[in-house]
Amino acid sequence: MMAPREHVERSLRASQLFLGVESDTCTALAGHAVARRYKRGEYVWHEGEDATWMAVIASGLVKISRRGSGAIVALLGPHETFGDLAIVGGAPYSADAVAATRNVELLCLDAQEVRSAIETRPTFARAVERSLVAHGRSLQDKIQIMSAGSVERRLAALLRHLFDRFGDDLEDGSSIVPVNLSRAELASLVGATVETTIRTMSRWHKERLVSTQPEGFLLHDFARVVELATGEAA
Amino acid sequence: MMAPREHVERSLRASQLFLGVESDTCTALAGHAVARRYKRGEYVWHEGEDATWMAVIASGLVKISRRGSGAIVALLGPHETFGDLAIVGGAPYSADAVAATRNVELLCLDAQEVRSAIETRPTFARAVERSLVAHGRSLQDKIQIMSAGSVERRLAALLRHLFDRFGDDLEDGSSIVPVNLSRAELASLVGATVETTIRTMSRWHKERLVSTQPEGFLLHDFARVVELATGEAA
DNA sequence: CGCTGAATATGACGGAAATCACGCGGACCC
DNA sequence: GGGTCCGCGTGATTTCCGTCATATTCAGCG
Repeated sequence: MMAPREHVERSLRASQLFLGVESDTCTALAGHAVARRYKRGEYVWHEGEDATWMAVIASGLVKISRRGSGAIVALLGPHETFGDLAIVGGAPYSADAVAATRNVELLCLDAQEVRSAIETRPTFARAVERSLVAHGRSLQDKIQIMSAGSVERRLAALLRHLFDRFGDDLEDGSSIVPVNLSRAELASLVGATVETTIRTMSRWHKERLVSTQPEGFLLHDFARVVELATGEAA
Repeated sequence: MMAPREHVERSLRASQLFLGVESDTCTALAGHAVARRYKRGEYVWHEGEDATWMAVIASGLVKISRRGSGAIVALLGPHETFGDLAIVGGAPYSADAVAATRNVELLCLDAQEVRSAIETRPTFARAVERSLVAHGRSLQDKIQIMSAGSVERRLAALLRHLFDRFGDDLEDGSSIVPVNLSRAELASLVGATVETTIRTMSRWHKERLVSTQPEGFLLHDFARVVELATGEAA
């Protein structure tokens, strides 16, 4: 078993955020970082709370959702960060953050530490900027998905997107998206009801297009999914 | 008539971006800034082009839309910035930018200038970070709107949002949103067809809820709009 | 073991919204 | 002036999808 402190620092260095940040800055921030673990469904924080820290995902998935509409704003995976928006903006958290997989491990960075590191360590400031840009892009993607048209298209666009981010190709030509999302979560991600989502998924299941595995979604014909997402002929 | 250079610098200093940036930094960047004018419908740039500059809006509105779906990602007004995402991210523009009012005046900042200013001028770097955060928030708002439920709700949520950003109260208790958007643009903003948007708007017109003026939308009963947006009882 | 609750399915039904079609007025341009 | 084009408004029709209701399965638990 690795010493906890060493583990934290290794994970931090592997993250998007610390990519390209010089070594001593990493060490400095890692020195004050704390690792926390969450079980599926546990809240990391609630919308509206004061932003006292931000997080880097060491393992697992975290969903960011808005209280009012219940819409899932984003789904984040290992090496990604969240909470930076609130910290840099100096405002309360703008959305709930909830653990979306069985086990989630977060590396927590204190808000004040981060803010002062931004001031004193230029490469870290650049890194935070990159991370903000990444969030902007992912939100644009989300809007793209929700504007895709029918529920079928939106769901196909979502699977395509999830594959691009988390997916992997298998030997037999099919693709795996190792993300265990409930139908309700899928529904919320595409802005549809649970029932319609279930119907579409089970139709696709019968058509041997996708199947739901305990470890995620299996796309037997990814090209077809892309066709459905972009609205090509049947 | 003010000298052009002086005009540019004054406008820049008034923008969100340069809020809190020390005077000499403003002057330095203003020195290389260029003002450009666009007529409604003209493209500022196209998605996919290399990001060679960013813009601060001096007057008018600009809509940011994605090529694929045609969805309007954001609508920006005076003192706001765009293109910073592409420049900081070092990637091509991620969406089209189009003039959305009769006359739009932009102050153009060269990408290299901005990048080097970020490196050398900490307060400017902070300013860019704030601007990125602002974009993130506005994208979240947009997602919120699109997740609001029925077309009626989404439209009401949109009007509410536009009022919060650009609107003003009048003496007689009604509210004005000085934004001249076509029905087609409204439709694209809420992710609906032009026809249903028209139907909803004209029904509201008959109910004396909103009226479309040459200079924008007039909300005769803003409280009702908020009710419709949040789904209160009729 | 049966009980319970949650997630997943499926059917029936009605209403919402997309689609297709058309009329109307104003701007713009030969 | 008479064109055309474009933005707006409507009606009719079909399709989609949200709502309500009812299994079924399975995990957790006394």
